[in-house]
Amino acid sequence: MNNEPAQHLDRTFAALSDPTRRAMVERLAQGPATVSELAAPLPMSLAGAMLHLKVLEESGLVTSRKVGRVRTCRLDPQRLSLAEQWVAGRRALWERRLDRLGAFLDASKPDGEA
Amino acid sequence: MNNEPAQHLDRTFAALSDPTRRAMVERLAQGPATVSELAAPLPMSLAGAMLHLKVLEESGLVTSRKVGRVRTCRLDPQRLSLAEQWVAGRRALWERRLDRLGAFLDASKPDGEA
DNA sequence: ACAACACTTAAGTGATGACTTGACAATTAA
DNA sequence: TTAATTGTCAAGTCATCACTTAAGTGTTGT
Repeated sequence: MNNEPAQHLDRTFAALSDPTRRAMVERLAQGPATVSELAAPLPMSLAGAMLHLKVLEESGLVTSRKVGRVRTCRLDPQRLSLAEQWVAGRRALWERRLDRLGAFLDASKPDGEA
Repeated sequence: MNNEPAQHLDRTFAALSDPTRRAMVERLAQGPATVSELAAPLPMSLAGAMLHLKVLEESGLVTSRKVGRVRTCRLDPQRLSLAEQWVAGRRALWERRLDRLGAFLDASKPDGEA
C-alpha cells in the first residue's frame, strides 16, 4: 500500500483542491456524463472545462470513453478510495496516539477520572 | 454537512497535494513536533519549510503554539476527517449507484449470474 | 454536399506556488 | 554581555495553473 507512487496522490489531491473539479466529481457521483453535460453548469468556456477534465483524468479520478463524437466520463471509485485511505490512515495513527496518551494519563493519575 | 465553505476543502486538498506537506503530516501523525524538527529531514531551507507549514496551518490541518522561542505543531484530526468525509461521501454515492445498477441487471437478465 | 454538433488543440495572459537568499527579531546558554 | 539557537519577514525568481479566444477535427442529421 505504501508502494504507490506519491505522484498519484499529488495529482489526486491537487485535482480535488479546485471547486470546479469537485463540482464535476459531484456530478459524476450521480452517474456518467458527457463533456458538454459536465461543462454546461460551469461559468467558463467549454475549452476551460476540458482542461479541468484533463486534470481529473490524469489524476485517475475520472475515466472516459469516446463513442462517435461524444465522450462519456465516469468516476473511478478506486482512485477516490486511495485518497480516502491516505487521509484515514494518518488520522487513525494520530487518534490512536491520542487514545494511548489518554489511557496513560488515566492510569498514572486516576484522580482525573470521570 | 454541505454548508461548509468550499474554501476550506480547497485549502485542505491543496495542502495535501504536495509531497513535502504530506511528509510533514506523516511526521505529525506520530506526534507533535517543532518547526526545526519538521524542517530537518527536508531538502530545503528552513524558510522554505515554514512556507509549507503556513499552508498547512491556513488549511486548518495543523495548529501550533509557541512557547519561548520554540513553536510546537500538531495535527488537527477534525480537519483531516473533513476531507476524508467529502471523498467518502462521493464514493459511497457512486458505489451505491453501481450496486443498484448491478442489481437491476441481475434481475432483468438472470442468465448472467455466476 | 453542407451545416450543425461535440469536442480538441494551440497560443497567449495574468495569477499562484514553491522556493531562494538575506536581514532581522526574540529567547536561552555561557 | 556575547553568542548561539529558533524562528520570522521581505524580496525576488522561475515554473505551473486557470483560464481566454480562435482555429481545427471528426460525426451526424438534412
